[in-house]
Amino acid sequence: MRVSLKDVAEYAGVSIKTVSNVVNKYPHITPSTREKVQRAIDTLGYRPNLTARHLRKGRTGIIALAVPELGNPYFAELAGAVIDAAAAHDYTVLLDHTQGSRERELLVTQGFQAQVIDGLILNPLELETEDLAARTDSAPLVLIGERRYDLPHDHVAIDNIAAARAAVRHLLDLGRRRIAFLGARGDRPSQPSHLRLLGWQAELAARGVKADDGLVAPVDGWERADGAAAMAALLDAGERPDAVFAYNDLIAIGAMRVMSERGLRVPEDIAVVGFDDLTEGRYGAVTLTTVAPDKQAIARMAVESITGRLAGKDAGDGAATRQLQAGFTLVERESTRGRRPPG
Amino acid sequence: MRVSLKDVAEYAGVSIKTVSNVVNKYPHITPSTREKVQRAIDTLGYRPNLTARHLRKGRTGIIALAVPELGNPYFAELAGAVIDAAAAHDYTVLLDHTQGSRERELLVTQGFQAQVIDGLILNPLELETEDLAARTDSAPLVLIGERRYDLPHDHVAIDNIAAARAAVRHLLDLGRRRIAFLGARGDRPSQPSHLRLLGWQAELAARGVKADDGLVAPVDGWERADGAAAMAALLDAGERPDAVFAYNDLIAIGAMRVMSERGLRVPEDIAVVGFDDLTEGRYGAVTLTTVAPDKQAIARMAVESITGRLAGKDAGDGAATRQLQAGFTLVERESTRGRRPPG
DNA sequence: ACCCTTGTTTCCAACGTTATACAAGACGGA
DNA sequence: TCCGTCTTGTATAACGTTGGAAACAAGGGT
Repeated sequence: MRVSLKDVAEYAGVSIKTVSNVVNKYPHITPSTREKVQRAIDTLGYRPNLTARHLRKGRTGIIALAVPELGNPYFAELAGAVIDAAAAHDYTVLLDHTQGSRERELLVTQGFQAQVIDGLILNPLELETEDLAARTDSAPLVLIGERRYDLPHDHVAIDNIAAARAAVRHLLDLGRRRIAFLGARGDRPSQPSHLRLLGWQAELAARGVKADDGLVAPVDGWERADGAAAMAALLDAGERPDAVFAYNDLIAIGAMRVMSERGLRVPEDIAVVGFDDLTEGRYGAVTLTTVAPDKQAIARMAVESITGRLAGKDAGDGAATRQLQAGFTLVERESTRGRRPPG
Repeated sequence: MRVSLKDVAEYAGVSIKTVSNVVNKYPHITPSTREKVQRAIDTLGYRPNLTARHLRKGRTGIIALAVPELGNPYFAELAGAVIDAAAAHDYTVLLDHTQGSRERELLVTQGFQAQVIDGLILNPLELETEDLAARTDSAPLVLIGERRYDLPHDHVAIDNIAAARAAVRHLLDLGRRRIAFLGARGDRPSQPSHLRLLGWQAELAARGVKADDGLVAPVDGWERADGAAAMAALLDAGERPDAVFAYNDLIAIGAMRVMSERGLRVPEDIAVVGFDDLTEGRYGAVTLTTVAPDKQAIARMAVESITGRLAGKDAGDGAATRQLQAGFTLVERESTRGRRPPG
């Protein structure tokens, strides 16, 4: 049977509250009492019941993280970073994945494990503004990822337009001019909702290169298979780009597989830049040039947004919502630079 | 402010317990009362407070899952499967990673978020039998992964020896004879603790092929970089295997990168078999032949071991501990079969 | 000798829920 | 009519914790 404060109190011959005070490091306790209680705690092996504590205090010490898909290494790596960042604040992470379905995203925002979590970090894909506006749960919510909503919730992301421009600039600097964009939304390929697509357009425009609509390839999802399908479709349509900027590394990797199958060399025939800096991209036959978002910073900012709001709640401080920006770097590898000869 | 049973009770003009009865679908309630209460619940937007419920019932509905590293896609994919399996039983998953450190594994078993979790699924790497034996927390624990402990906890795994033998058999059937094993434990490379290494030995012995110690390459970890280092060390030592069986896909991928850098062709010069069936292995320049453990089955069995023990606890049923075995298949791809010519 | 302060401990109530015991009414059989 | 049984609802007491107020002791100033 579980040992409670009551058991310890009886054993030590003091009141329950005194034991509680010792456990919570209340300052005004005589050393002798403290020692007596501590000994009782140790002998009985007392461990506080967090459920009861949380019922009393109204906090659980648990943050939920909802990402689209753990099978995508970017989200897996991000989840790892969030777990570490949360641990630094004595929080534990409850994880869920939405599989990119609007319905599941909605479910999560509406009150996933209501009452059990102190806050929610969500990376939405399909969610619409009105879905979020209808949210009733009062736990702090922080959004991460590319999509932006005009709503009173903190948002953590990198500057996607600047990052995309840096990627495209790199390709332009290498002399490439027919730069395809792989990963437009399938349902509205021409009217972009992507910041990354906007960045592609902006950089091309700034350099006076025509943005050819035929070089924008839509995808049905964000996996390797979708990248492969998009690349195949592009080539089948007779397009012959000399570079590809992919929405993310998985799409780039799928695309590179198709190039390899069709005898196209990377980077000689087609240079490739991805996005996310997956470890996977460092070990292919051709290593992948990519935009590397600072995942640790994203995780840290998201966690601290939650903890900050929780602290602010106590203080009655209705802090304004913020757009938090994490850094990124462009990592140049073989898919744009070529491989150095062996030896 | 949060609405509680009390508020609903006042609004509906009944007692708190009656509302509770309605919420919990207690059968003996007159339709009129039920409807009245239900209307009150709907108008006030009542949502049960799980913390309080769990304090009362002694169950939280949360299962913890501790894996070594989320950055390893195998564990990420497995975590996804566990989340789904748990959801099927109305459980939520709290996730932690141990980073393969014995200390963190110990911490997790000792009482990670004590009292908040109903059960723990742990994939140990470094933990020793005595660590687990010293565990005091009473929540059910189920172990997954290759390592076996002689302890009263359920264990879920595939038949690693049989799986390894199937992989080696495949290579032997292709006519390979100098089959390296990549991924022995660095601290004791010759005295194997690996079931997979045992399987390699067993199959070679069964076919009368000498198991050359020089072909067993130790690793410091289980990542791509470790596979690359091990392969480089093997080649630098002057060994020239005609096939490689890697402890897992990441090691295989790291090794293949080194082969590619040194101008060795896969599978013509060296055939490669991995283990885990990561999606990543399907999209390299050379797709990877691999042993595919049934992750869904592993996740399901682990979750059901926990839920079963929780149910048994109520019944006072001290069920015997079990060794649960999930299935596997050998997936043949280009790294052993070669690529079909384009077109 | 008395009051006030300061430090230490105890008592009580509450967090929101469910289990247990019980009360009130309805119903059927003798 | 009376009693036992069944149905439906209520009152009360937990679950283990903490916050606040009250109680108690000891010491210092008047």
